[in-house]
Amino acid sequence: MTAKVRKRRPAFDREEGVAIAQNLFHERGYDAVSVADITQALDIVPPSLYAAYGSKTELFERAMKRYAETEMLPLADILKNERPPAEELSALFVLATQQYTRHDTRRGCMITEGMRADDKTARLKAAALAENANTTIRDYIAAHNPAEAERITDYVLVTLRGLSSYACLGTPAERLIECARMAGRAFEQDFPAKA
Amino acid sequence: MTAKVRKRRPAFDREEGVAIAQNLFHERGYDAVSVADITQALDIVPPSLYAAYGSKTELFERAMKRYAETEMLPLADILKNERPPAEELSALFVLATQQYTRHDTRRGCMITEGMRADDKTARLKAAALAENANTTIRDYIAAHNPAEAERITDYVLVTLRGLSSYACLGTPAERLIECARMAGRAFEQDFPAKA
DNA sequence: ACACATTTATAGTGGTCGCTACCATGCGCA
DNA sequence: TGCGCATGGTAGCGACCACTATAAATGTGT
Repeated sequence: MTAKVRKRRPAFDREEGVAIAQNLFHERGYDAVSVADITQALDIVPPSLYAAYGSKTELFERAMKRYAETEMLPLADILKNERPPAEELSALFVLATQQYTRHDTRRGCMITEGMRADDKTARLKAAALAENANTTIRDYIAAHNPAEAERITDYVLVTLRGLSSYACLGTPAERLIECARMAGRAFEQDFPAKA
Repeated sequence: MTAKVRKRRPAFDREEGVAIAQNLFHERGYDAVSVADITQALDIVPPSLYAAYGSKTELFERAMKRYAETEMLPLADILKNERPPAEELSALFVLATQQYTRHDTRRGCMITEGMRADDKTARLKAAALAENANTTIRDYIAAHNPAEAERITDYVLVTLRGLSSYACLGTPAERLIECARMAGRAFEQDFPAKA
């Protein structure tokens, strides 16, 4: 009988592992990606994954943070008070839609979609990360229309979620961008023509 | 040893079973409700469920159809060409939002949320049912602005999905209704003042 | 050369998933 | 009374879930 020689592969790249997991989670969502899916994609075995990342949920959190750093819109660059707020917020809708439809398979906003996961821990982590972007938007709006900041911010977030969700469903970019433009019209009544 | 006397309960009400399953699926979504959850709620055992409904997916389909019949907005009553289309579509947003936030636990639109299930069969069944309502909306819009029907319909559906999703996340009715009103402003430019 | 920390691989754990083969019960009808 | 049959119950299927105890292989510092 041939003695089984156990070869060991070199240590795998943790950061690359996060990147691959990020793509998987973005494509299919937290619940639909199993630990086995991830370990196969990284060509490792489950104990390696748990030694490196702790748990599926923690890896998901790292993947979302990496997504926020590498792929999310630079909100500060879009909302920089150079144009009327109605224009800048409308541009935000269009740019977000372009971001949501950039890839064929990784559609929508990974973080806001994560907020609708079945796993409660994953949901909470996603909501916590989303709150960062939400605060940026809320602060920007409050600087221009403090009395109506909550209402307008709610509207922005609701619209972005609708766009993200339909991006996930496969609606083509051009059609969603038209929706983004239409949604932008709502701002005209809320911000005085002169900023 | 005491002989185990097996009592048998009377046949359970199939329609009531669908209603209970409808509530479960609406509350938590297709993937998060297990067959065990349903059988416990109906106080039956799995073989009874399969004998009565065939499979989890088929029961989900029956639950969605029941939802469509008993809880969904009567679109024909809302879009009946009595007021300008911009007003009627804006009213649709508000009425849908009220419907999405009516119950504390069963939030959002059961069918459009079902379109984002992880299970592919469930997704397809939900999308097929959603298409009925979508067609009604599309036809109404096309009757008033055929050239822009696709764009405006996309916008309506995207907005409704955003409202449904945030309803599921727990945003209070009053805040979402404000969003619905804001979203309705977009129609003013698309329909001539005189219908 | 050797000890040690790190990281991998083997081989599972207990639990839940959707689903079903098989048997027991009790009613309707002859 | 006897029998068919619809219905429910018992028990468990194989597959997958997230996760882990333990051991072998490696790189590093001395």
